[in-house]
Amino acid sequence: MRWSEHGPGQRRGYHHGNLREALIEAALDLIARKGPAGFTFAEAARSAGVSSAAPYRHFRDRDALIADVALRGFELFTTHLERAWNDGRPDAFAAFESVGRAYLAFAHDEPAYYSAMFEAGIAFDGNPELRQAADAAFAVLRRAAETFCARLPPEKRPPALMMSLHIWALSHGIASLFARGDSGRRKLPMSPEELLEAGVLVYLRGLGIIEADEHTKPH
Amino acid sequence: MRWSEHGPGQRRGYHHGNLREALIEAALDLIARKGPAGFTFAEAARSAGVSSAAPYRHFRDRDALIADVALRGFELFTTHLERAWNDGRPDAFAAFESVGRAYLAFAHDEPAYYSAMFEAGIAFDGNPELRQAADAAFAVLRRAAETFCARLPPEKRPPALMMSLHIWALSHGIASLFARGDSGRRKLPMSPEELLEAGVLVYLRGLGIIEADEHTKPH
DNA sequence: TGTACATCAGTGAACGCGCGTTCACTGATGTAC
DNA sequence: TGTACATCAGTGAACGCGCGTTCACTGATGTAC
Repeated sequence: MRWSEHGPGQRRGYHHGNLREALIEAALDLIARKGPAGFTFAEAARSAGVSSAAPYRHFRDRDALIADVALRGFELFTTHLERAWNDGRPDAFAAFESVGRAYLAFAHDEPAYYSAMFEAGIAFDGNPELRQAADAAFAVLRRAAETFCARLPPEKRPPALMMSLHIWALSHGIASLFARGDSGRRKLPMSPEELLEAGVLVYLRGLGIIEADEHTKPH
Repeated sequence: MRWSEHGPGQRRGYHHGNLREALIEAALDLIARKGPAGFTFAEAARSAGVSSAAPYRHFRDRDALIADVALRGFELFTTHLERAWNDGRPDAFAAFESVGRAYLAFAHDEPAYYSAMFEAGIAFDGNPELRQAADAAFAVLRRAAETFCARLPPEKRPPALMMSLHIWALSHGIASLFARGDSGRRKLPMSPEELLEAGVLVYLRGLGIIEADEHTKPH
């Protein structure tokens, strides 16, 4: 707050004033450009305009910084998914599709966060805060699935947990294979968003939650 | 062939006799234990019992070795998927499910290959052989999808390419999130195989390829 | 069958590099009186 | 309002390390005659 008028890289005298934030921004930039393995404590310090020993005032070590980036990523992810879900408004179906789009948009627009969260290989063990943040993101999907399943009569109601795992896996698969920023991209006859939307549509129809004729023309 | 009686690590005099293979095995071992980023040319040489300059006789550089591992991975993957598909026998549905299981089994049993193929960040550009090998693996899925779609009357037949992309993404998503060897594993109420099978079932029902009552009890 | 020679597949020493981490230090900041 | 002092957040030099890569070299292997 105190230093919010300073952009990253700016300095004012001996003290940086904003180093923790600057390091995180540098990490995001490096991860986006070179992947999680290409991120370096030394280079993050350099790009913050600070000596290579300075980061140790703010992070125990390199992994602690990555874990912090992942934590923020999960929190941001949760926020985006929540906003897209919007408590199931205007109707559960539209809100559900909106969550799917938000998932892909996040993977696409924030590849560095996504990388840190899912590909940096940070262990959840011994970092309960991180695990909790990841669980919170998944909980949004799960709540949406529960709302959906409630539409069906109890005797043919599928387990909401299973359904949310399916949607999550499909979204993650499409994001990893086709929707990543820059690298790893493959040619597709349709956009990742359309692919996910079509897939979810077929899936929901298979559950009997929507009718065969319902929503056949995705926007 | 000549040296097939020698296990890895064994030497017979000045010449290793089997170095190329030994390096690839070492790479697989290192990738499995530390991820693609943890793999080192120097350590591969060391574990093959050879000087650090020796690998350059067989691979242009570190990336060339990883690319070779990925290439072999795709070839092996294709073989496994082909075998599981078995030309659609005994029937298309059973064969299709078998392909799904083979996908997960590969990701689980050969995490090093899977890593090198999908997570090492090797570019397909400038390596047409690798791209071709990857395409061949996908082609198995695509052919299976086409067989399936042929069941439906032409006017309500979904695009086979889209269908295969969905199945691929779902399989890859489940493999990445839940079925990886060791790391990144999360607790699940069912096995990854069951999760995939259930998901594919719902999906196919949504396409109208199988009836609502058909195959409700997966083996 | 033996020999001379070309080629192949290693050695080992050396290089420059960047990284992670530590250390004693010092300038800047905040606060008690 | 000043001042003394504790604490905070940096510096910069140094370390050991392992990596990728190169080089001139040499032992082993294959082959032509």
